[in-house]
Amino acid sequence: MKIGMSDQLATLPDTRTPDWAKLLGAADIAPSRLGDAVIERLTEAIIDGRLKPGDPLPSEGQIAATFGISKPIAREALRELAAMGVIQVQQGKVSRVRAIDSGPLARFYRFAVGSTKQGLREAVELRRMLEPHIAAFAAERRTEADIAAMRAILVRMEETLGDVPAWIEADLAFHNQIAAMAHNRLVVLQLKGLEPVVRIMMVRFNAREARTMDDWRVTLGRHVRIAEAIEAGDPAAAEAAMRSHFAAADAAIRDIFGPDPSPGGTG
Amino acid sequence: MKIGMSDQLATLPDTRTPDWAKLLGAADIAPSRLGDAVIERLTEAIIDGRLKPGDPLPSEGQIAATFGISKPIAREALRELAAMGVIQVQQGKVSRVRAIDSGPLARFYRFAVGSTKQGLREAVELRRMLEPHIAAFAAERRTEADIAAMRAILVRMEETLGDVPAWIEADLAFHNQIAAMAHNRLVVLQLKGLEPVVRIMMVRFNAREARTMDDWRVTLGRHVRIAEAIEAGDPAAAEAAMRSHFAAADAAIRDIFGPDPSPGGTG
DNA sequence: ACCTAGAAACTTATCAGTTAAGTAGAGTGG
DNA sequence: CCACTCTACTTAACTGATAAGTTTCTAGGT
Repeated sequence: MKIGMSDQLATLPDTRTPDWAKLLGAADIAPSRLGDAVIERLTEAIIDGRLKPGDPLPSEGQIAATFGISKPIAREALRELAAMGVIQVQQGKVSRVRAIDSGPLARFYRFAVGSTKQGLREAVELRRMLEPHIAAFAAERRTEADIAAMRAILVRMEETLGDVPAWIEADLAFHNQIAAMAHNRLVVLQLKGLEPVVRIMMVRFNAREARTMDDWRVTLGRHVRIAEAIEAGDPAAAEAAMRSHFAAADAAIRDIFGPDPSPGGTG
Repeated sequence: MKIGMSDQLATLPDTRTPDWAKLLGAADIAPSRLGDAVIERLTEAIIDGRLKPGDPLPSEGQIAATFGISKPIAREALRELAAMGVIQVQQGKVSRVRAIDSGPLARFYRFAVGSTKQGLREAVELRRMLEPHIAAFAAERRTEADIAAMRAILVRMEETLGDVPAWIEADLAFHNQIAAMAHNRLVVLQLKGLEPVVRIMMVRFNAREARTMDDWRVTLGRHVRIAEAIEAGDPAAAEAAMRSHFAAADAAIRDIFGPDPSPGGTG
């Protein structure tokens, strides 16, 4: 890799090739594959709205022809887009643009969390950061239909008191409903993406010991208080109720995951 | 609706094939492609830690041989995993497991937000929900090194007062640093994933009008107050400071995105 | 005239074999 | 001991073919 005109330059390590990777902000990009052009074009068309969910895409053959590449490469590009959750491809039918859902997000969290207690604890903490604010927005923006749906879920929770698996599903539905009441699609997706990870935690949490019927009623009561504050349209109260809901479960959660990280520790 | 066994049944639309898709919880799964087995196996190996970041994967040929599939299919599976951000594949080298970063998250938000004001508003709102709590955790867990890094960024912000592009980068770095101080990897990834979308907003926000040097100093002052609360280890103060930081920018943001959604409106 | 069964056309899924290009390590010569 | 070349291995891409699922249209029967 000597570029100089004196032989000494050749022996210098790499002072002259500092850190191109960082300088160019491109650490690990492959030197441009042909399929990337397809991905990029379709991506921007979808993002800026020229292609809407449900719209059909050209077939593999057509894409291959228009981009001047072979069918397998065009196919690869489509499958990559499918892996991102952006399009839907099915045998026999042309691929179609797909409305974004929480699938990619859920997969991301699954990988990010892994199967470590550490990861689970962080995911639960992230949810704890979000939900009080979500409750506050829900209290501001809820509609009559929202309130009715929330009440129905509360009834369902009461009916499943003591039935751990059914309770977990009703509980998750309750929190998802509150997210929906904030009328922010991104928030709904966010909470739905966290759901699989949260479900793992809930299974552990609710399986830790035998709980009396009174314990269950106390838990239900905390949810009722959240619902009441939202129904009353009181953001501050809703936020506070959600906060104390999580605080109450805190001791048990620490039981499962261990203490909070020490400042200088593993994070 | 008649459900009898008379010949009229044949004319009924599809009462007898209710909603298999929903019943089976599988709305749109393709009838199992060969490559899916590869994806699933590698996925679980990575999630449960048998494969760690940096570990090499078998080559296309080896995968094809062990799974009894052809090379192009094995290749497709690897590229799909790469599209999920789970592995890194480069010409000439074997694929390797990759530590998860904010890339997939950023891409998700880009698609979810699209190019609508509505989406941008929702993303900004999501960030607003997160950051006060992040600041509170940062105040609890910050280390000396964290504080030093935060101070350095504050100095950088002061130096770039009035220089919009440089200010934006310093501002983003400040908030990212606070996220890092919460010592929760998921939170860091979360904020980094939102960054591209937030940057778009900031460009619009900071370009709206000519601001006096005093305006700039007021903005910087709000950041200083956040930093001071975190440095003092006061979670409540940090959260409050972050809240008022966002509240101050609220009017201008509403200027850009329009008013908050009406409860029954477009959400 | 209408409805239905079946063929035809089009789509994706998968295979095999081949060529090109990039990477890394072994070997060789200075 | 260092630097260079050569080789073996990897991914990138193409070609051409077969299988299997969807849709559409037509031909036939009622």
